[in-house]
Amino acid sequence: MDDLLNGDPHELDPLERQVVAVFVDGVRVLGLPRSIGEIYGLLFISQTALSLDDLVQRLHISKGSASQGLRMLKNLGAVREAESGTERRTYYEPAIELKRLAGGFIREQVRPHLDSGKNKITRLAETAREIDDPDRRKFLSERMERLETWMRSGGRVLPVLQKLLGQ
Amino acid sequence: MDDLLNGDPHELDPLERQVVAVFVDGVRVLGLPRSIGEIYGLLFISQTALSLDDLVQRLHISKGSASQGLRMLKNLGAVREAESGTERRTYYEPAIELKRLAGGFIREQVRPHLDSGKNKITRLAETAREIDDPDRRKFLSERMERLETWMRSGGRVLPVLQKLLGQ
DNA sequence: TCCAGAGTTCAATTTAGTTTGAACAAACCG
DNA sequence: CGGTTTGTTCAAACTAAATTGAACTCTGGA
Repeated sequence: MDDLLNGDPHELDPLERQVVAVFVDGVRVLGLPRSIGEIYGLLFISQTALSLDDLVQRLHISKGSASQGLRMLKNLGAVREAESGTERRTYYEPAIELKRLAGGFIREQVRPHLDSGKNKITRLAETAREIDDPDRRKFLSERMERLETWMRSGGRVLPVLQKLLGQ
Repeated sequence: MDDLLNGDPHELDPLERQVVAVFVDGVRVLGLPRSIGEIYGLLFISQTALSLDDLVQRLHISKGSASQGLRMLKNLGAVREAESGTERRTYYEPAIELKRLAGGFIREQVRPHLDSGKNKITRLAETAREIDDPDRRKFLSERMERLETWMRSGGRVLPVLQKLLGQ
């Protein structure tokens, strides 16, 4: 207890805990690990940039988790390194523009799956066209056509999404 | 081996296996369990409606999985019960309109989270307004305002999404 | 060159979430 | 009724994924 006035800075206060919990929930919906939500959430309500060690101590997570979590968040464009004057240690700040967050998520988590899905389906459609039984071939080709339409819709929707979230 | 001509109907042929795999991948992106993808995938490439027992035998999953999976798919509006004349057993067909699938997913999996998030954040914003330190209060209120803006954006985007996918 | 601090890596562990299967309920029929 | 078939439930087992922490690399002084 070296700071009785402000409380132990290593513990989250109730408001901080609740905000972090909201982000933990949020990222679970997106299929990202809980630590990502904790880290981003704490950065989001911190007035100053935080170091990896700050995150480890305040969230009670391991250095490994913090390191991996920060890497993913950087890849998503959700955190960036703050300008730290002469310090060797790097400090992190959250990106808080929804456009940027959505864009990173779409680029890193959605597009790759969409693209690989498109490829697989294109190949399946070719296979379907070579089936002997005409009845079965017709049916499967229709279904594959349907899948291709879905993928095209998906591809068209993403840019619109980004545009709508971008303000 | 009671059907040498068409192969054992209990085993998926290679094309079927690949299509099922595509759906298994697809639902994982959406954060749904693998069995959901298997079941929907098999229904999607089946020319006839299938019973729970068909799914159990062809996918080698348990009755429990098939039952739970079908329930979730029904809730999502992704499968419906086929008109089965006099039969007691019920047969299932996939819904293949993207509008319906996306609508069900949004209604069941997205909206509830969005709404509960909105509520939590509204309450947090109130708490933030009662903070003593003016500097901290201002900062947190801004951040909460930002969160509320995100939620509003999310709420506005969903109907657009549905509209775009609805044809 | 050696040391100390910062950050990364990855095998082992833990946890969260899915699947199983046995027991149960419900519907139909002789 | 009793028996058979169909489908549901849920605690226990299992699996996939996240987290840990010890060993490592890298960098910047002294």
